[in-house]
Amino acid sequence: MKTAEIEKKWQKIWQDGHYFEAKNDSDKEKYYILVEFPYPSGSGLHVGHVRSYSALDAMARMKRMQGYNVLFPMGWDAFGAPAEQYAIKNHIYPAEAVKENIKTFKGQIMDLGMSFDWSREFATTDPEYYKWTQWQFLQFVKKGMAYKAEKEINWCPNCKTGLSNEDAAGGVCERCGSVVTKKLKSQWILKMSSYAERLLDGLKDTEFEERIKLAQINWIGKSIGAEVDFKLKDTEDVLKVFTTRCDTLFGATFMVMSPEHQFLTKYKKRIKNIKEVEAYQEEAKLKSEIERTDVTKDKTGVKIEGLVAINPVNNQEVEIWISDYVLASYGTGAIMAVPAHDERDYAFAKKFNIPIIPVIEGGDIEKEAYVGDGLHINSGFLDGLNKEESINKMLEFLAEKKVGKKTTNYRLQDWIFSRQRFWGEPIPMIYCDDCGWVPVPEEELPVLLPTVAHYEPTDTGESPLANITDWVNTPCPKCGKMAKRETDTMPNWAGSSWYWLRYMDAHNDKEFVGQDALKYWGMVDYYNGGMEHATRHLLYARFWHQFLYDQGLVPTPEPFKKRVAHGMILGSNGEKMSKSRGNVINPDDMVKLYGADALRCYELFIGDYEKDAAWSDNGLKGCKRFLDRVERLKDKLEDKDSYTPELESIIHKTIKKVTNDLANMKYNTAVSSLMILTNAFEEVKTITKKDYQTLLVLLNPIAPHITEELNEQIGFKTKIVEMKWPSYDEAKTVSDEVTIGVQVNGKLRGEVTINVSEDSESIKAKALENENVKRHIEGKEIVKVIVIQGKIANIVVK
RNA sequence: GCACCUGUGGCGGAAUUGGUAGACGCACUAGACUUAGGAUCUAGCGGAUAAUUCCAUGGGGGUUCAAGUCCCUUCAGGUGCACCA
Repeated sequence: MKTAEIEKKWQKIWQDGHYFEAKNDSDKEKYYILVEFPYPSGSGLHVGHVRSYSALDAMARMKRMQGYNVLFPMGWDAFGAPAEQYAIKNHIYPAEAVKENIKTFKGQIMDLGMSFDWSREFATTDPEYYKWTQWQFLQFVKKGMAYKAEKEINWCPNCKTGLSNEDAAGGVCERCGSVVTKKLKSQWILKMSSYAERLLDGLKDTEFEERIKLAQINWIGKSIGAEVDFKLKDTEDVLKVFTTRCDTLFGATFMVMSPEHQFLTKYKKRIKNIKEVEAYQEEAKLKSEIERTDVTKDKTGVKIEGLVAINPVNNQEVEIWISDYVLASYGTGAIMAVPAHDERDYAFAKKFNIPIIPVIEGGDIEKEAYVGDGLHINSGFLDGLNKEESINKMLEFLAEKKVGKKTTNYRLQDWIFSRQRFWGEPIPMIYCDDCGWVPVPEEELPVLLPTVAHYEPTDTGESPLANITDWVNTPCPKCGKMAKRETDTMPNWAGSSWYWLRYMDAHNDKEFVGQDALKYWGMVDYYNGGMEHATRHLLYARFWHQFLYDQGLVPTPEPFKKRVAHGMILGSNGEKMSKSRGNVINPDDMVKLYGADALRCYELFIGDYEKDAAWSDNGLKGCKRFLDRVERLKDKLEDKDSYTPELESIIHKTIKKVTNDLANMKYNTAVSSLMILTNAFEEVKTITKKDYQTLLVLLNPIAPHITEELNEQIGFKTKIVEMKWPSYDEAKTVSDEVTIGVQVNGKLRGEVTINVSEDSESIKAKALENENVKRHIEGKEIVKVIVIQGKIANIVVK
């Protein structure tokens, strides 16, 4: 039979036998393996998808054989701008385009023989699914965790559309390359920043890869410092600043407000050079993100004439400036500047000739800001103290005088939840002139996305939904008066913020997930996804889940126990695969040429799973060759139900290695150990059926079709998918005899073969008898002999 | 700029966590079987050397009986964040 026929045959058997459908009422121990659901793009499955699916599939298949009730689901993340753009470009209705693409993707995945539980499949665009996305949004609203506020959005003046931060990466529109500007819009926002500490703290309860934890920690950006009040001279107000270096307060020679600071409006009349200030504000607004955050550019700013602050530690007057290097969105939107000990403040002071007062010994203020530690000077009651002591003492002082306190700041901001787009979940809110924002009653969910003639972005920056008047106009659920629906939709991060929960109970039409299912499945045991989702998606998902936990809707605070990330598959030239580079490999072609098993095997063998790897056709051929060699072994079978004695040790060793490697994502060495076993089988005259079947079972998670077929061909009735995972005997994983190296002064001079139970005295004796060793120790004094059991002997001579 | 990761044959990569560096695969070389081979099999394959032996895990130093692995330093590449006070 041909490879393709064998693969089709077994795929049908698995499908018809419902082998991979997880049971919600099982007595078995559960194991939940999740791989990020794909966005079904028009270009079809990528070999990168095949890598992670093969990896997690191998794990799922082994875990099932080990007796676990494995949940290994798959679905589609189908809302979002890319789907919309694909639809616009190809003149297909988005829902149709999504349907088509899902069909292609699913067919491709099926051809690979992945053991997904298709009975739980759904797309985020299914009304049965987004009904519950909307319902959960309403829970946020109910708890005051969602609010509407004016926020600046990225605006492309050419495409006349709002862009997400991702679409406006680098301050340039992803589609047309125009420079992105800002536009003020009223938006729904989720209070994610209030969960910053929890998101940080919750990492303790996870086993994420270190690099992923680190990415999360950096993104959350916790910073402990102090808030200090500077009196604004001749007013009742104080200018609040955040600083991590309150020990340098004596060195603050000026203040800087962000261009958006509210005092600039409030004290407009007192500012003598208001024209100049307003011109600067205007300039800052027009500047693109790219210009504003360019670190290499010169500092700019304007001194505010007419406003003066008072330093609370010495009551000295401090001038106030406005500059765009201070961000409105972080801290209090204003800083105290200590040019002697901060690089940015130093650059600013140098440029505008502002005095620089050193308050810590060390460095040379003529050359640069000194940011290190040292003894304080010019600092009154802090003189002679180091940084840490000074911070503590200053905090005491500030608290006592009631002019400041210890504060923590986070870089993590609230989640802007509105998109002025058609292809997303409608936000289920209604605006009534009398009642304000009113949630759509839960029993009226889902708010369906209407069928429209035009879904292209509009000139005004409104969602295309705004034009559908008979959809927009609706009675207020509270008072019955005519009101208007929210026309913005949710970001595509919304649907992916709870999808793993839905898999637990995918067809529940009463609740988002049943409580029994939640309790049984608990946390996802293994969650695999790309490194590009290590911050945003993972943070959104954890935040969403923590919120649900606080409402008593889910049983655990954290959703994922373990998060791992796969490396990218690059083109054979080592560059990222792309059409323009012409280095794209289509998995379908590879399946046709070499079969699904060979492709799966190769993608696992290609290298360290966590690292990027370059594609090689020859590598794939090598794996195909390996599978062919496994097949040819069936010609030397002996009908025996025991292991061949001389193979026993290597078989036990391999079982151990493959079991551990598959559980620890060390796929490349799992494959290589199976190649080693195959080599060993080839070297002996005959192998028993038991030897062979063990190889087939171990290889099955990697190459499921051919192994099932061979197992059947040699006469076994029980399918591998119904079998138990082989066990190994630790005692048999070590051979009786081992060859160890003998070194003289750390250099290898010979080898001796010893019995595992042999004591060091006997090994030592053997080592000293070795001819070559003798030559090297001749005429020298033996200082000592080190024997490491089963590993090495080292003779130290003088 | 800061943080993190990675540097091992012609290539992808192993190395039980301090114990025989280069497993396994690819590519390559020679041979066998063949009408044929882009099939299969056998042997070889880091560098130098006739052998013995020496040199080799980006470079330099150190700890140790022993270092790819630990420490210091330096170089190169990658990723993330980027005026976060």
